[in-house]
Amino acid sequence: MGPVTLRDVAQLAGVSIATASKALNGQPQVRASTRDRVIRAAEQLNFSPNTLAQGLITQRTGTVGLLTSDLEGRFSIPILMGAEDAFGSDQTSVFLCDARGDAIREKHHLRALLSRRVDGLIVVGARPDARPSLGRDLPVPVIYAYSPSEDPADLSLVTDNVGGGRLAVDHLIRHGRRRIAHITGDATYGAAQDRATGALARLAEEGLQLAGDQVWFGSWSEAWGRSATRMLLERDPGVDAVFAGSDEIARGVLDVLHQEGLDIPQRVAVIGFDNWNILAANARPPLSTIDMNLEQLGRLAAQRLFAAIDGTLRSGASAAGASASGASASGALAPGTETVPCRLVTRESTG
Amino acid sequence: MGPVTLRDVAQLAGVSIATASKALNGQPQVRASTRDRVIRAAEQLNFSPNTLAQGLITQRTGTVGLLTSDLEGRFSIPILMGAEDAFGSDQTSVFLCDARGDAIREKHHLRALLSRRVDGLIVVGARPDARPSLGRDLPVPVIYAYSPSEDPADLSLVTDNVGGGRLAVDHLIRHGRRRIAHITGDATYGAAQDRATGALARLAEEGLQLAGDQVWFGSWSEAWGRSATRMLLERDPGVDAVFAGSDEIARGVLDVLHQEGLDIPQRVAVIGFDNWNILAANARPPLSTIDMNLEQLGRLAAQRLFAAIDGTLRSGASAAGASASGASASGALAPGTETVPCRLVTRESTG
DNA sequence: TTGTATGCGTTATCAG
DNA sequence: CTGATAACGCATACAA
Repeated sequence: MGPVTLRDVAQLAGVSIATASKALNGQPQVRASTRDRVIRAAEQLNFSPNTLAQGLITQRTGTVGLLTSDLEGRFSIPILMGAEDAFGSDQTSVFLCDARGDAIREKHHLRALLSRRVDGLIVVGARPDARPSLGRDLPVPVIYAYSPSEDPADLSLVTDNVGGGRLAVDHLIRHGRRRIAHITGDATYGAAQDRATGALARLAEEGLQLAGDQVWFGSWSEAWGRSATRMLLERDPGVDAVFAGSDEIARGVLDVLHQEGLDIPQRVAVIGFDNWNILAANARPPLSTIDMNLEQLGRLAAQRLFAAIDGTLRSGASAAGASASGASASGALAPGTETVPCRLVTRESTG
Repeated sequence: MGPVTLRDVAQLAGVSIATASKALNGQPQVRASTRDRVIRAAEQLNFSPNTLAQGLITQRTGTVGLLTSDLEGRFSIPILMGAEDAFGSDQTSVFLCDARGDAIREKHHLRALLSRRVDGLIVVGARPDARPSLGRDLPVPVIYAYSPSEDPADLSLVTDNVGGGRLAVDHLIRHGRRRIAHITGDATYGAAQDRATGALARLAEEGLQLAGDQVWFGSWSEAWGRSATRMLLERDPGVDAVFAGSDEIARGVLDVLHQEGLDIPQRVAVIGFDNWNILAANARPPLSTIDMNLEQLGRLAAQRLFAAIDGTLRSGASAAGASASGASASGALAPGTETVPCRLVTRESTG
C-alpha cells in the first residue's frame, strides 16, 4: 500500500477532497458531524498530510536550516537543542548542516537549504568572533548565533563575555578573595579579550590589581592551564584565586594546584568558564564555572526567527497595508547584535 | 522578486518549460546549443529547482531523518557527521531530531519526519543496549545505529565492544604487562559486559588472571574511576596496567595513580575507551584509548540506507520484474546486526 | 529536437 | 455547508 492521501480519507468519509481538507484544517465552514466523520477516517487510515504538497501551496515548509561550522564542538549542540524545543517538534523540523569551516561547503549547504525552501536560517560559527555574512539578499530571514555576522545589518545573538568575566570575578570577591589571577586562552579570540575586560573592570571597582600582574593568555588547553599555573605560582605565590577562561584550562589549573599541595578552595579558589559538564562536574573538586546559557540563546534565535517568518508572510499577504517601513525582503528582523547574559554555576571549587 | 522558477529560466532562454527541464537534467534528447542557452539562463537567474515540487513528482525528497535520544551526547554527533559526508552535501540533507529519551516525543518526531517524506531513517539510541523497534510497517527503510533494535527483523549497526575489550588488553599484553585490572561502568550496560568479556578472553589466552581478581563495575564517572583505583591498589598493589571502560573513568584512574606517586606508564600503564578527544588528548600523560569508529559507523549506515532507498525505488518501478522475493516495503535491507570494529589509538599512557 | 498536456497531493477560490 | 476547479513548480509520456 502506497502512502495514504487525502483522497483516500475523503473517499472513506464519503466527502470530496476539498471538504476533507477543510475539516482537517479546522475551517469553520463545515458541519460538525461531517468533520467528525473525516477526522475518524483520517485516524483510521493513519493519514498524515504530505508536507511537500502543503509547502508548495502555502509557501511555508515548516523547516529551518541550522548551518554550523562547529558540529563536533560544544557550542552548536546546546543552541540546536534550545532552538528545537522553542520551535516545537511537530511544527518545525530542522536541517542540520556542518560546513566544517569550509566556505565552499557552506555555499553548497546554503544552496541545498534554499532549494529545500527552508523558512529561515540559523548560522552558528566555530568561534565567538565575527564571521562573514551570508549576504543581504537572501530570500529568508537569517540569524547569526554565537558568532556574530560582520555585517551590522544582520541580526546576531551572542554571549555577553564581558558580563561573564565580571560575574566570575565578582563571585570570587564575594568569597573574600583579593589576589585573583586570570589564566585564559588565545589572545586573538574576542571572547578571551572580553572576559578579561569584564574581570579587570570588576577588580578595578574594588581597587584590586590582578595577581601575577598580567592576564595569562595562551591556548584553550589543559596543558596551558598547567604551565601557566606554574609560572603564576612562581611570580606570585600568594595568589588566592584563579579565574580560568575555560573549563579545560581550569582543569589544568586544578591539576597543578594539587601537585603543589595547595588546598582547593581553602587556599586557592578556582572558577572556570563554559560549564562543560563532563569537565566541570567531574573535576576534583567539582568546578564552579560560568554558563553561557547557550540553550537560551538557541531558544531566542528560534523565537526571533519565528517572528521574522511570520512577518514575512504577513507583509507578503497584506499588499494593502499602509506600512511605509523599509523592511527588507527577509522579514521584520531588527538588525544589530543582541547579547545573552551568562549565569554563575556554583560548585565546590570556590567554597 | 519572488523565487525564480523554471518558467523564468525557460522564458529567458526562449524555450518551453519541458525543454528547460530536460536541458538542466542532462536528458540526451536536446540540442547542445539549446542546452547551453538554458544553462546560462539558469546561472544568470541563479536558479535552483524547488525540491518540494521535484519530490512531489519523483517520490524522493533527498532527505533523511536522524532520530536520536542522545543529542548532548558524544555518540550521535560523530555518527551524524559520518552519515552527512557519506550522503554528500548536495544530494541529501538530514533532519536532526532529538527525542530526549521520551517515547512520546519520539512518536511525534517520527510522524513529522514521515509527513516530510524523508527517504529513510537512522535511529541512534542513548546507550548501546537494544531499544524498541519503530515497527515493521514503516514506509521507508530504517537503520538502527549504536543501539540495536530489539526486533531482529530490523537492521542494526553496532560497535564491536567485545573486540574493543580484546584490543585494549592485547595492547597492554604486547607491552609486557601481566597484572592487568579492569575498571568499568554500570554493569547493566551491555557494553560494559561485552568489553569485559573481550578483555577476559584475551587474558585467558595468555593464561593470565585479572589483577584485583574481579571486574570493577560501577558508574561511568571520573569519581568511580578514582575510588575503584584506590580499592584496587589496596587489594593488589602490584598491578601494572589498568584497562578503563571509558575515558572518563580513565581520567579518574590517572588522578589517583598520580596521587600515589606511581609513574605512568613506567609503573602502571592505562588505557581508556571512547577516544573522547577532550578527555583523552589532554590527559596527563595523553591517554591511549579505544576508538569506536563512530564516523565510520555513520558512513556505513548512510551507505546501507542509500542502497535500500535505491532498492525501494527500483522494485517499485519494475512491476514486471520476475523477482519472487518477499522483500518488505521498506526496501532491500538485509536484517540483522552488523558490527563495526574498534580501533586502537596509541598515546603516551601505555608507553 | 522541441512543445503540449497531464499529474504529484494539497490548499484556496469560487459556485452551487 | 459542500463540491468542482484552479493553482503551486516541476517531470515526463506523448504528439508534433
